[in-house]
Amino acid sequence: MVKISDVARHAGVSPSTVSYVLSGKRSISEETRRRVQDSISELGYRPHAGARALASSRSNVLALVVPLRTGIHVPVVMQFAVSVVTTARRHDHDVLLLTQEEGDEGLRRVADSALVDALIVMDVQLRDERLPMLRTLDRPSVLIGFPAETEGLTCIDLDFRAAGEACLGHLAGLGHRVVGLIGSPPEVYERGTGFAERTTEGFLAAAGEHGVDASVHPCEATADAARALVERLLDEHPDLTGVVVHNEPVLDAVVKAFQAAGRRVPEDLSVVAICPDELAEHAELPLTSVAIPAEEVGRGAVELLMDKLDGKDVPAATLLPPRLTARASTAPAAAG
Amino acid sequence: MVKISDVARHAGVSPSTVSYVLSGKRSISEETRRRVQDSISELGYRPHAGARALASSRSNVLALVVPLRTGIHVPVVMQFAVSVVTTARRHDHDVLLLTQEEGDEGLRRVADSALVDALIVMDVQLRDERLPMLRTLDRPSVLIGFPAETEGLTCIDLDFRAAGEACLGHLAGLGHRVVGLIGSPPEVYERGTGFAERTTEGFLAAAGEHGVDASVHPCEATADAARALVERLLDEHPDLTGVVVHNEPVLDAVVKAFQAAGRRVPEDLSVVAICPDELAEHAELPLTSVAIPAEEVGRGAVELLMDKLDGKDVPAATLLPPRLTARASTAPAAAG
DNA sequence: GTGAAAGCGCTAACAC
DNA sequence: GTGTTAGCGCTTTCAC
Repeated sequence: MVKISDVARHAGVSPSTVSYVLSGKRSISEETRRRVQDSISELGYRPHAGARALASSRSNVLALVVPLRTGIHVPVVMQFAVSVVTTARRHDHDVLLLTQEEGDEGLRRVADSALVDALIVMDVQLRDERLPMLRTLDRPSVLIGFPAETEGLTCIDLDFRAAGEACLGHLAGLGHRVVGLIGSPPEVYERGTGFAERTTEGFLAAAGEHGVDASVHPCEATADAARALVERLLDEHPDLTGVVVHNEPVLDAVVKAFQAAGRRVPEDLSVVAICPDELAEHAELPLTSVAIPAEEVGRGAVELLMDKLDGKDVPAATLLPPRLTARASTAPAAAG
Repeated sequence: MVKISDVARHAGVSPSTVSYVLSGKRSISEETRRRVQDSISELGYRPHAGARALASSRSNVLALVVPLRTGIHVPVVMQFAVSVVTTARRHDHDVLLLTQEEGDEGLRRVADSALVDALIVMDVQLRDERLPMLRTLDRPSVLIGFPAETEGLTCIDLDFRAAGEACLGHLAGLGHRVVGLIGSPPEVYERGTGFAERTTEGFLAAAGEHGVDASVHPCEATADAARALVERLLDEHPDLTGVVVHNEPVLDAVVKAFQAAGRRVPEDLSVVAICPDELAEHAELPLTSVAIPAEEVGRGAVELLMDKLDGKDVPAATLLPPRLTARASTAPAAAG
């Protein structure tokens, strides 16, 4: 293994000079820098990560905790993860992958052992059991999602409340007066996942403002459940003309079920989805949707963390504004 | 930060004794062990990962390189990743997440800097550009998937050849004489992804043996492409009575398209899928399938790596036998 | 602008 | 069965 002293000898300088060339923490003459860099590439030198972490008390590694639960859309999790890794690399950091399963003890383990400098936690519940741990850890963290109490934390996510409002606003603007929200599976609500509740709040609040008749319906992530729910919905609300679907796996099934029930989309019934853009674009009938900006959230989380590691102040809450794209699944309500 | 010398002082022993209690690398009296362990938990001591890596030249971290390409089924990638992380943790290791994007240079970076002890590489191509790097690296690696030339490598995967054979064998056993394979998107074949070719080989070889008329058809991962392909298939092979589908995203669309074309499944047409069991089970019509054993492959990869790190010899190739589960999508061919 | 040297916290040889 | 101690390879003060 080639070490910093080998490089120093080869370049005819001291080890500290090599270190400073690498870190840029003090000025180096152009001539010296060049010689050192030539030696580095000639010898194929790579600083030993452990030695560096020990001496500098920085590992340049971030922890990313991914969820493993039912009711969350896996591809979105991967998008987050890839975005986090890519952004971290741009900041010269690596990413350690942890699963939810490790719990708060796992967070303490990687933080206290100095394996990681900072943590990103996905799929945060309203009263997440990991929050006390995150607050007492001496390392910065960023949550993707919002717990009930954000005191002392840094959170980032799509503004789901605004997303719910935007969906309802779009339908209301098209003249729809009776609409429904087909939401996440019941367990997502039961365990108090912020995004589901917040979407509902925004949806209902906007319905109140617009004088729209609105109802909310959790839905299991199966086609059967979707069909049953659509039937019930049409039964209970025969004059329904619009729905918002916040449940990726059943998007297709919902549209199909309405069609099977004799409702043309969008002529008789408008559908707005809250889902990743690719899903909405590539649906059989391209869907009007509010995007889940996984890439931006992941990138934003890393950038907040980098700022915190640099000792900068960052906002406690970062809410990304919803972006609604009108596609083929919504149309003005038939004159009634 | 509490360090090993703090624990030693607190327990009235030397630092090395604490170290040996932790590593179990020499025998310790019961009495001493207890005192040390009490001190550890009382003080909340965690060994510093960097210091440990520096002194022992073991980081206890594995690299996992995940694919980012089109034509691969994202949930399966997540299953691999979770299985790798879970198994690694059982062996007291953590997992560093790398993306394909980093290329072979990324592999060298984490290996040469001693950030990781070993590497797992997913989605290996037949002539993968990272192979030369992996061969020269001084750290062990395991590939998920098989390149054309496995000399000097350790590989593990489902035995796709046997899977192709099993699917055809199942259909042939039911009396089907004209069958098709609906495969991965064309780009998967073009870039020489081993699993797609191997499935095809097994499928065709078994067809030869059973005297079955078989054809192979790559298919884009969209419902439209699936519909078009099914129409063409029925046009060119009007007496087709069985298909194997090795393309997760279009499973549903394929079944629907056959039904739309007036073929009842399984009465007129049998369908065998190669896909994760959950997908086959939860399809609208539960599908006879050969499982993609993501969990076993991930676990196996980590265990091979642990053996290699322990200096044990491991088989160069590990092929997991296919497991076919008959469900509602296959039936005997109508007497013809 | 550069060098010398003191650690960073741990492991493992060596000694008893 | 336990203690002493010399590194592991780097960063960073202190000195010039």
